[in-house]
Amino acid sequence: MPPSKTKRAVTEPRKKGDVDTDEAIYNAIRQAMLMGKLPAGLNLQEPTLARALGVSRERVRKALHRLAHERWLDMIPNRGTFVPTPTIEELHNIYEARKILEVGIARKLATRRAFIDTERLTQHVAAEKKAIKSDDRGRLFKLSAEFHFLLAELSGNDQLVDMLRGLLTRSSLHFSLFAPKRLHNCAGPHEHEDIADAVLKGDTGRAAKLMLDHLAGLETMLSVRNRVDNFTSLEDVFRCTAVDRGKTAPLTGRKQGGKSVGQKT
Amino acid sequence: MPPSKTKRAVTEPRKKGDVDTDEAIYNAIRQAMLMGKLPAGLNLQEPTLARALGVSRERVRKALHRLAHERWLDMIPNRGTFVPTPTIEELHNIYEARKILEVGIARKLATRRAFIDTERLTQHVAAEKKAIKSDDRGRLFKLSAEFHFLLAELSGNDQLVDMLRGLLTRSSLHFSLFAPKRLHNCAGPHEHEDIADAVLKGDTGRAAKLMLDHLAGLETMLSVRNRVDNFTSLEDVFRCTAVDRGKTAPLTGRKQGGKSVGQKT
DNA sequence: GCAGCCTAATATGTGCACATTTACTATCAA
DNA sequence: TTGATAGTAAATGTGCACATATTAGGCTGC
Repeated sequence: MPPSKTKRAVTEPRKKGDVDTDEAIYNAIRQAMLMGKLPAGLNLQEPTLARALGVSRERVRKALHRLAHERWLDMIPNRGTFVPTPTIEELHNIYEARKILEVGIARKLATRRAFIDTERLTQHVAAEKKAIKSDDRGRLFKLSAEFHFLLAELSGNDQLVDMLRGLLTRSSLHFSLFAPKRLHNCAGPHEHEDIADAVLKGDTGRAAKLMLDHLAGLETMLSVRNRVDNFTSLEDVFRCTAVDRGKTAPLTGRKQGGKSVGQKT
Repeated sequence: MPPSKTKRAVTEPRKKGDVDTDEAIYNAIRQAMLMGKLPAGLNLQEPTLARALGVSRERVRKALHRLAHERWLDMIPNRGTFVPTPTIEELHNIYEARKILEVGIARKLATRRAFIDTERLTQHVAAEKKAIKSDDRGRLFKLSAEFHFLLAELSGNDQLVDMLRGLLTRSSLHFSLFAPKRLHNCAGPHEHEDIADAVLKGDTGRAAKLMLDHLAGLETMLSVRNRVDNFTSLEDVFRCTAVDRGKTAPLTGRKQGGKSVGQKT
């Protein structure tokens, strides 16, 4: 073994690759947003988050920077990091972009249906139908969201997948902030079935039109904005989500007021 | 003035908002890539870059992370950061995505031409024509690249602008790596003029077709890959680009072998 | 002579301490 | 009472030191 490094009990043994820890922090915050736990405009303070998650501030900092760069959060230099407040105009822009992109994807898939993995598509639609029959809302919600992703993946074009990921990311932010409670399963998954059917039959025009209508319906649904948030504190939000490392909560500050819903922009 | 902070001569006075310094580092590396100065597969080592740019390693680190996240660079944990090696397949995917996106943009602009800033479009095309007549290759290159961006901006949709930015970013990487030397001005800017004309006349079908053909032409041009790099060292590349802060080059390492063209993936 | 391992050197990753900036509060004067 | 202002506390930002990982080179044994 190396000679000049035999003392590693200073900060704790520590795992080898902490990359999974970073992922855990990233996912915890993202998941909290998707669940609608974090109200729009909330100031995500690094020390508070670090304490809530039980990790060091630098880790939180890295995750926040990443999320900000992916446009999940708004970061203002020397001010802080905030949960964005999606606007109706942004919603419109997102869905306009989705129409262009996803109609294009649908057209491509229908045109070159001989080259795609029809089995995956068929199975996914079957899974959605099954979820409907068993009235499994949670699973159906998940599958519905993944359907659009699946189409992008089936196109075999990484660029399209990446672009749609960003769009769906922002899209789900609107979803979690403004359309939770009784979500009527994505305007009906039978629409997904119809789209898949048109694609598999190679009916390009119909696939394109169905996708267009489907997205228009989603946009209309999300345009109704009513929202009440029951946010209390970051500690409560991440109480059972805390990253499970031994005991790594240095943290300097000793007080935390997890409220400050500062303005942004 | 605050009482407990009167000693600031430890590390140098230091500017107030160093955010411009970060930008300078970021732009220096990005520009070097666009200029084709950095060969594909090159390992960008943090200490070497820090010394070449005359800044601290942390700053370089931050810039590298940002560039990696924007897919300008490939970053492998515990291994290093590398200049990516664009493949033909990626080129195809990029242009397929561009076709979907930009044809969609062109269609929208032509359809709603009454709402767009026709003046900006007209002036841009005029500027391109002027650059052609005066044979100003540099300016024409710049304008040609901006034309596609301009169309996205005229759409008034931030989402579309962002997506196209990512695509053009990656696209320009192919350009700088595989089509430099005698670039025949983007397959002729008269194509841009024709597209603008169709848009302004509201001829949706023609605008879409012209854009499609234009992009197909670009893709074909970039498919011919011949590349010789005259790379020497990172010091040479950034010799006159060094960030101009007073004298902030701490840096621990004392030797630098700016060669290592390590493999990736 | 070559394969495998061990060792040294260098690069990346991270916690910590401190600098800087911002926000909040209390005080005083008009 | 209200306004501005100074002061305090806590946030963000950053350089530094050290821990960890990787790689290249040399050595030994088969």
